[in-house]
Amino acid sequence: MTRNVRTRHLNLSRRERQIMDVLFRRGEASVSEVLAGLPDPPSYSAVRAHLRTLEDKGHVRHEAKGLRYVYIPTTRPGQARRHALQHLLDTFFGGSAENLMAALLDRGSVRLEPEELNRLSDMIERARKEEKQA
Amino acid sequence: MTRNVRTRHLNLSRRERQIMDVLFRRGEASVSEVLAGLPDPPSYSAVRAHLRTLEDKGHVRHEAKGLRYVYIPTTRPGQARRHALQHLLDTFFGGSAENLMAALLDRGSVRLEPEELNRLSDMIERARKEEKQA
DNA sequence: ACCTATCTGCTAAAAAACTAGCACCCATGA
DNA sequence: TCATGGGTGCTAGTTTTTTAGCAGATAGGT
Repeated sequence: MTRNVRTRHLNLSRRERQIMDVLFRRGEASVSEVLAGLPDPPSYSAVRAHLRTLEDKGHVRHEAKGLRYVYIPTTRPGQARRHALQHLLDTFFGGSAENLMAALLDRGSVRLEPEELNRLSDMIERARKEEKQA
Repeated sequence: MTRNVRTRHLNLSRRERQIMDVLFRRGEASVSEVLAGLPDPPSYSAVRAHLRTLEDKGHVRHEAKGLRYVYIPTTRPGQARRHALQHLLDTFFGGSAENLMAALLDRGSVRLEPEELNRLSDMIERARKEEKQA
């Protein structure tokens, strides 16, 4: 049975996950770049082997960019983000966006600029309007 | 060298992570409960073995609750949440709380109730005030 | 008293992950 | 032209993970 896209990432090995994290962070990356982004960096070969595995499993694809390969997650960024967010929400915040928001605004975790706060208000305002429409 | 609490979770094996997810979700859990929460559930024994490993590594501790053991993450919930949030932010949202917020409000990912939206505004308002003070 | 169900401790073996190394290719420039 | 640097494909070995199974304890029901 093919695994749901929503739970597939749960089935990655440690290294595979670390590699996917780098790819999601950068959008795309060459082998060297992936290597540079890994904690406790292994050998170049090791990374290539993992990338091949990830490609077999369908998590990444590669494109030839000039002489080298560039690896790209197959999941679309927006979708990957939503799933990761949902998982965080479920695992750490009891599914409550409010709780997450509280953690986000809590000083010590993330520093928010005044302008950013303004834009956040705007977003909420917009969400409110859409809510009414629906 | 002891690993930073902030990056320790990156070093968990697949099953270990899945188990920690269950524990974070529930706060605490017996072996059976952990088992029930795992995808592709292995045997009861396997779960116990993993929990023992996690205990050795210092990620969980156990308490006798009646006759059985209940396992509990050693990291305090607030801290674990902050770290997970920070990691999500860095990996999927370029470190921008705003982008995360946008994904959160985006319909299709999470459904927000009007009241929840209100409380979110309040939180931002409060954050703004604190910002001014600082 | 004893059978059953459910827990624990421990160990050994199967499976998966992880890694390095070899062979090869192709640009570049000395 | 040929050495060098940096890339690729592939394979095989080691290490770690993952798993099941055995033995013993304890509570509860019959």
